Amino acid sequence: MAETPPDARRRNECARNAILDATVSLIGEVGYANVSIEAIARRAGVGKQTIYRWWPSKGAVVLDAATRSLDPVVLLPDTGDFLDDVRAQLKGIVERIADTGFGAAYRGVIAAGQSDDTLLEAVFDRIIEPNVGAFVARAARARDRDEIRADADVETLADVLYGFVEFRLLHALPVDPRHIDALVELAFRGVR
Amino acid sequence: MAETPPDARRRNECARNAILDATVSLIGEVGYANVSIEAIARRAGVGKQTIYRWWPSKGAVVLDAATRSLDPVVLLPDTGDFLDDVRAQLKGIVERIADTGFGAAYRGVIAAGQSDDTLLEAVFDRIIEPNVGAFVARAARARDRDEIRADADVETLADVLYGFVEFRLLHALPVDPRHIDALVELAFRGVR
Amino acid sequence: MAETPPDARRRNECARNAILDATVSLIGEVGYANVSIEAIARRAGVGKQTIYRWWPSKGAVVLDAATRSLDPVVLLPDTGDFLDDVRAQLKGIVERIADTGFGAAYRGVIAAGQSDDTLLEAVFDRIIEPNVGAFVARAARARDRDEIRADADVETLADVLYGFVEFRLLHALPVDPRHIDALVELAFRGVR
Amino acid sequence: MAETPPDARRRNECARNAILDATVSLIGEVGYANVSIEAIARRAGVGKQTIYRWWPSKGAVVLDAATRSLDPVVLLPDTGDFLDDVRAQLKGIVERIADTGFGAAYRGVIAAGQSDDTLLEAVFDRIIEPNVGAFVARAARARDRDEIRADADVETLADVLYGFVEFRLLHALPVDPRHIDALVELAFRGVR
DNA sequence: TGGTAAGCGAGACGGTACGTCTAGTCTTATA
DNA sequence: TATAAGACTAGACGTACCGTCTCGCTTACCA
Repeated sequence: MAETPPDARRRNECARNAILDATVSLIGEVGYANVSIEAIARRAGVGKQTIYRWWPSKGAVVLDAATRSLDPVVLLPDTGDFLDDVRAQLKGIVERIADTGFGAAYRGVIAAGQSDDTLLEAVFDRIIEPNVGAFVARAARARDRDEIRADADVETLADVLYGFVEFRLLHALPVDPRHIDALVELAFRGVR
Repeated sequence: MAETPPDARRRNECARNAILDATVSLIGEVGYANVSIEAIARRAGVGKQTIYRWWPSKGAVVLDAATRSLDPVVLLPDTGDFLDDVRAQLKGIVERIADTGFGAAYRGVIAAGQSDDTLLEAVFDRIIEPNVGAFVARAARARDRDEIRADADVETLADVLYGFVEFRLLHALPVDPRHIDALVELAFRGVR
Repeated sequence: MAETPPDARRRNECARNAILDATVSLIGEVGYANVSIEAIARRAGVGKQTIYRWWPSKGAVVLDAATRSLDPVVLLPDTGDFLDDVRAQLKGIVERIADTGFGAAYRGVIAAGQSDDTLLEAVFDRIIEPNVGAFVARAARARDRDEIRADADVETLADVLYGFVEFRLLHALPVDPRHIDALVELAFRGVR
Repeated sequence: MAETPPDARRRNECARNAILDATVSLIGEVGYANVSIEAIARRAGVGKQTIYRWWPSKGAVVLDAATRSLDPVVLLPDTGDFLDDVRAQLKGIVERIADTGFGAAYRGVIAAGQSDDTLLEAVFDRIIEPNVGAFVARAARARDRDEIRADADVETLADVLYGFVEFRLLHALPVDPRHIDALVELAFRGVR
């Protein structure tokens, strides 16, 4: 969420951190839907106005909290083996989702985005696009090196890969490395 | 949402219909997030208790409203050409999502499900599973007829197909028939 | 409350008793204000309609419950000593109020009567008037026997005596025999 | 009702007045029992929370409304004639009860007090005690001047006088100056 | 260096909706 | 036809938050 602040120079980093910390801990304790701006302010020892001054909505705070000081792009390495690299990235994403409160926050923000276009775009720009972007760039190199066919439909591939993961996440279905292997196997059949 | 009624025999069908009608029209007018139980009751000319008596949450009402008297399973025909049939089903789903308020309701219910496990399961059982089930059954026949390879990973295929559609829907990306063609082309490469 | 029933012949005495019993026990447990028709019906194992059929309001039920099978007139004996007799009656009233749930019920019914004229009249007719009536009758005899002066203002006397007791009851002030003695002493000064 | 405010300095006098005004007018229109906090808030153009923030119950609001900016002590003058002074005060009370909505409010608050000890005490402290206090003080002077006998039971006298008036008020019996004359005549017989 | 304009914690405010409770009416099935 | 049961419309209850708005206080910037 691109906060366009009244005067960012005067911003109190201390309060900002307290708010994001409180947000993270609250989501972990009661879940996204039960977190309120009031509760965040209370927990952070902060006036409500300080939150409203810098963020337009609860979703925006949560998005900031989830991605703060945390590279949302799970590295897509370049080992020379495209499929291995893709598997590595997807498994990295799966791990991040599973291990931390990030998964809960992500699900909550996607939910909130269903009735807040700006937030939905922000989620896309801050979390999805970077990953897809890295994938597309890596795919271009793979094509140059003839790891995949020249006519491979990279965009559809991206939607398939990230759609699969999000589908299972949002429907509370388990996602583990074996799912990723099966996914990559299926998606890259005939493209290799 | 399987309403487990106090005594379903005594239920007033008239009130039930008024509630579901009001729900549908309200979602169309102000969107899922801005619909309240109070507003539904007001619009339906019904006491709030009558809603709380039969449904556990707003999401459950909306799910009922979205699937009432409306087969949520888009027919997966059996023309003999498996891929054509799959394309037909997926395009049917896309149409349903695009043309009616069903898309808005579905997005809302998925969002609500992120903080309500029971609702999320109900969505799966009532909307997703029937479609996936039809796909899996059709796939079994296709395998018998050697339309697809015997070792095709049907479950992953299902997640890929429906995950792709849901991913684009939830991120407010357009989904049109050309996307479906590209998706099916990619998913069935090497499986055919 | 004079219930003018649809057809009293058909009345189920069993239900009537269950209702009045439930009312008494509920007032004892949670106080007049927290007793509801619903709770009485629940406790009595009776349909709400059965209550509404026979009584016009909660207060009427309570009044019936408080005075059922219980002579609300505390005997005003005739020992020949008027003041002694009055003291005996008043102390009897005080005892009844103090010892049983009758006090709580009476206070509740008076409270309810402040917004229900019919109930207020019923309370007067069923509880106050009989006591006052006995007092007036006894006073007449006392006058005949020259126990009190011929010009004694009996009506004001009655209001003073019963008003004093009710005042202390409604303001949760203690009322004990010594108060009664002081009251009678004061009220009959110069009348004797 | 002694409101123990969260922070009285921040209190909005404007809202306070709107609430008390609305309360007075509503009691006049529909009677104490039919006044609800919701209706007061609606009429006053105020959030319900603003009422709950400063008052613990409807009764407390009504008590404040009834006694605001209104000396609850009806002057007990000191003309030198004790009985005349008492008559003047009692007739003043009767007038106030009869002429304004104060009577309805008072009856309602007494009724509410029967299931709310705090409120009942507040009524006593704010309305009854001041009047009784003035009476007792005046009686002491009267005793000093030998207007009444030294052994007069002033406390019982007070209960008799105010009990008489309240008794007739709560039972919807008329109270007019002649009743007061008779009462005073009776109460002070033999004390003079 | 003192004035002024933010940002800050705090929390009252007008509101909306929550989920629960009860009122009083109506319907159904049983006896 | 009276009853137990309980669904129905209606609406108040008291609570939780919303987003806005002061209040004093502190903290930087600028004159």
